[in-house]
Amino acid sequence: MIKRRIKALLKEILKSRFPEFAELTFEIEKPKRADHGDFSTNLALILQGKTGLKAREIAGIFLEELKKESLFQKIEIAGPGFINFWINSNFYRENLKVILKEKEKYGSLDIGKGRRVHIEFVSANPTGPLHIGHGRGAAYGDALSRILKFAGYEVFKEYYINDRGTQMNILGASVYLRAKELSGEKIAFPEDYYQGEYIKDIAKEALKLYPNLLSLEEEKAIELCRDLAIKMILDDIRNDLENFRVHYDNWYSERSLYERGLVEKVLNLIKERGYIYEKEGALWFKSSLFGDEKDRVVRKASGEWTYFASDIAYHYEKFVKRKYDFAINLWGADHHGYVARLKGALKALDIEENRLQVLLIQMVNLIEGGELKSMSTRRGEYVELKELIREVGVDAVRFIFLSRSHDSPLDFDVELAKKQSQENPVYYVQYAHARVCSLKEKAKERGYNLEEIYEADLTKLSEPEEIEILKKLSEFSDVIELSALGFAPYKIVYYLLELASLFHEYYNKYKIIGEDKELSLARLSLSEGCRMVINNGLRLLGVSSPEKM
RNA sequence: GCCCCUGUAGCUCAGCAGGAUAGAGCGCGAGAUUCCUAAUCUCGAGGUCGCAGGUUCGAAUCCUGCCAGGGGCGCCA
Repeated sequence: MIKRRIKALLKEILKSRFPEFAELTFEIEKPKRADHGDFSTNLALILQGKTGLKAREIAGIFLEELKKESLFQKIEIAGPGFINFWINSNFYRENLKVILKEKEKYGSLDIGKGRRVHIEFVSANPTGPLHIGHGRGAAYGDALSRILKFAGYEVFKEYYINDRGTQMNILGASVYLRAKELSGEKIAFPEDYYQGEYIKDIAKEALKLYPNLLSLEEEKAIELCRDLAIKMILDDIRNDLENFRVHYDNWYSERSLYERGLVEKVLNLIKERGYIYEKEGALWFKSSLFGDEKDRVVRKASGEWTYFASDIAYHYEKFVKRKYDFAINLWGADHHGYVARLKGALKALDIEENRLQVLLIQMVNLIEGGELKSMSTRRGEYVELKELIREVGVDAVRFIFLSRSHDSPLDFDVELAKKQSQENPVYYVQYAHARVCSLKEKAKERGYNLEEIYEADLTKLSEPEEIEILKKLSEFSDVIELSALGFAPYKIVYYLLELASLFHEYYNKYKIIGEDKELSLARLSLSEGCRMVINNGLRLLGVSSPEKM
């Protein structure tokens, strides 16, 4: 927030004094050391290389122009030519008033300018329950959606259901075989079929729903089993996600692409452009022309369309028919080989490839008792998301999943996550929130009118820790911006930990509610500001803000 | 072999659109509660930023090569 203001001021001067470099990019940063000011810029150092003037000389020019700004308490030229700024602390006090006024809107931005963003995440095949890897994608996609919305984008969340294709047929056949087995038939269950116990539950249900299932023609029976399995598994997935506080705007069926003939239509478009050819009975897309390492099959010799073909049609629709400005896909890192071919297809359709952002989510390693657990849906070996949530709780699971960038692998230590203690960071942040709530209760008991908090005389806040907290609060919107532009919810996680830490220190050192009523009100006001910002941050992560702990 | 991600304190990780003397949490050691929630706080020990070059006034950050770990290279999804 202040950063943007300083940058704007500097740009103005740049425009008038160095018009040829009006578009120069430079940094406003928060120095590590306090004696380098609240903010500093390398502007003069960068300009030095471009103009041949000495950096400190250039800095002097800016200094003259900035002197009169009331935002600054002091400006200094330091070292090789840094300009260091000290902000007038009244500015920070004013900002607290802004927080108290804007409440849950504080920190929101309009950098999205209402642009429409489509975000697709999880999209797990309905072949089995969600496991913890899906959970990471779910938490990430949901938090990112909330953050982008807060930053001024119009966000649409979608789950793409792969409800046709080879895997679905294997799923149907798996259920059918289990149904046979249940009715006493001796069967051999192939290795590449779905092994999980849930298949038997679905088989049981199938026999209940269709008592004559086994006397039907096999193809028909498998189809019934398949559709029932998809429905039951999808219900389970939907249920898990709801419990995980993840809600979609739409669930999109792959099958519907075919029912509307869209796949054929879009592939024809590509064919008309000459990028489709036939070889060995299959249809190939010339993705190698668009940066992929080789060409890819869109329709197998068997006549069946590949998953890739559906995806081309789906994305064509996202951009051309549904007209989203951007689309974000969250995929497991094991799909990375897929990115080039999909982007290639977009290029072939004259769709700007940067409108699609694919975020690859790295693996989750589940650690239990120091042991690494491996997972495979096919083998029926995995830790289910619902199990993890039941053991650990939604707040802790989400917080931990969101504490890393999507491209870092994540070690999830179940025992640590379950601990309701200092080792578990989520409670550290929540505890700060609960503490403020408790303070307000205490104040009420002592006869304070809580409305007065909003009118407090903030000049009473002058302890270094108080100024420190005020500064931190003013950084919130900068964090939102970084988090939104970098698709990085973890930046909010770190910010909240820092803010909570400052508040806990402050709370331990100073009496918030004391003898001096004016001072107490000012401190309550500061505490309430912390609470609101923590609440806003946690809400963006989809983590609750408890009033009592 | 090729492609992507990762390598920073004992452990888990920030910092990486170059910037001034490398940070946090956990763990470890020592302490704090007659007082607003101790799920808190204070102090301490702990580092060749994987290795080697290069670019630069300046590199944990950018480039190249190498090493190590993970993932991917199907008419699978």
